[in-house]
Amino acid sequence: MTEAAASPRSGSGALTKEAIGTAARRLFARQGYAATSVRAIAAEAGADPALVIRHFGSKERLFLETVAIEGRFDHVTKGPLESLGPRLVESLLTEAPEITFSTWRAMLRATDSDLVRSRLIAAMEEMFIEPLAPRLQGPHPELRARLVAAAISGLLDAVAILADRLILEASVEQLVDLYGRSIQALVDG
Amino acid sequence: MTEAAASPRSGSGALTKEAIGTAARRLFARQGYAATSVRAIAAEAGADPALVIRHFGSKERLFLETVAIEGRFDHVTKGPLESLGPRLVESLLTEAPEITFSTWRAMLRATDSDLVRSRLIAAMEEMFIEPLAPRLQGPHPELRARLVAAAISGLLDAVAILADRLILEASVEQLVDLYGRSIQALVDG
DNA sequence: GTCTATACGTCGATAGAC
DNA sequence: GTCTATCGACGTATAGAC
Repeated sequence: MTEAAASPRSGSGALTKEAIGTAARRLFARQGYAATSVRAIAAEAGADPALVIRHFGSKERLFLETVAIEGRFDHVTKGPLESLGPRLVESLLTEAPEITFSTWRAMLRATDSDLVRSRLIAAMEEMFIEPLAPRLQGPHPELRARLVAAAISGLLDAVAILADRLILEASVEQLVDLYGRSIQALVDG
Repeated sequence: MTEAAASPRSGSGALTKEAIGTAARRLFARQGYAATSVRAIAAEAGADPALVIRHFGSKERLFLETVAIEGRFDHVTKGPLESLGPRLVESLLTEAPEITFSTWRAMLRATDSDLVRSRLIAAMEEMFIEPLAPRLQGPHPELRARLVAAAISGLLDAVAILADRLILEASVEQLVDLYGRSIQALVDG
C-alpha cells in the first residue's frame, strides 16, 4: 500500500517488462533520451530500476526496442511518380504526425549513439531510398532518392525539433503545394 | 614537471579560460555534447575540472559560448534571387564545410536543452529567414523562406548526422544542380 | 524466474581552504 | 584564481531473497 506508481507492478512477471516498455516509450517521446533516466522509467512503471536493465540489457537497447520507427510510406512510394512529392508531404503531416514527430525528435537527438544512428539510417533507407531509387527515371536515381530523403529530414527538423510556428500553423494544403513541389523537382530530375 | 596535459596551464589566469574554451570547442565538435565530460575538457586543457564550471557557470553555458554558429550566408542571401537555391547549396558545401557540419551535428543533438534549441532557432532565423523573407516575391514569402531553411536543415542532416555516403561522395556540381534547383522551386514560389 | 537491496564508478556542480 | 573535497544523481551490475 506504500506504492508510488500507477501501473501494473509485481505479481505477474512478463507484465512488468511490458509496463517498463510502455513507460519508456512515453518518457523517451516526451523528454528525449538523455533527459530520461532509467530510474524515472522504473518509477513510472512501478518497478525497480535494476529490473529495467535486467529485462532490456541497457538503457540504449531499451531505447532501440521501444522507440522503433514504424512509419509506413509504402503506399506513397509505390504510387504514381508524378505526384510523389506532394503525396509524401501530405502523408507525413496527416498520418499520425505526433508519433512521427516525437520519434524523429527522440532518435535524432540520440544519434550520439552508434546504434541509434545506424537504426535511423536503416529506417530512412528502408522507408524512402530502397523503394524509391529503382523507380526514378533519368540520371543519378539513387542520389536523387537520397536527396528526397534529405528534404524529408529537413521538414521533420522544422516541425519536430525547431518547432517552426509558421510551418506548424500553415495549412496542409499550402505545405503540400510548396514543399511537395520542391521535392517533386528532385523526383523529376 | 608532473603535468599530464599539453596546454598552457596555471600561472597566468585568463589564459586558462581560453585553453578550456579551445579544448571544449574541439571535444564538443568531435564527440558531441553528451559524450564530452567536463572532466575530459579540463584534462585536455590541463586545468582542474572545477575551473571549467568556475569560468563558464555550467557545461551548458560553456557549450553555448564555445560552439556558436557563425555561418555567414549574407553574400548568398543578398545575391540574385533567380540563382539563390544553387548558390546556397554551393556555399554550404564549399565554405568551411567541416566546421558547419560539426557545429550542426553538435547543436542538433543537444537540442534537448532549451537554451541550445533557442540558440539554434535564432541562428537559423538570422542566417536564412530574416534576410530572405522580405525579398521573396509572390504569396506566403515568410513561409517559403522557412521552408528554404528546412531544406537546408535536411541537407545538413544527410551529410552531418546520417553521413550519407552517396551524397558525401557526389560532386558539388551535381548537388548544386539537383538540390539547388529543388530549393529554387521554393524561392520562385 | 522475478524481484529487492545494495553497491561501484562517473557525472555535473558546489563550498571552502589556499 | 586555483585546487581539494564532497555532494546527489546517474547507468549499470550483482548477490540473494521470494
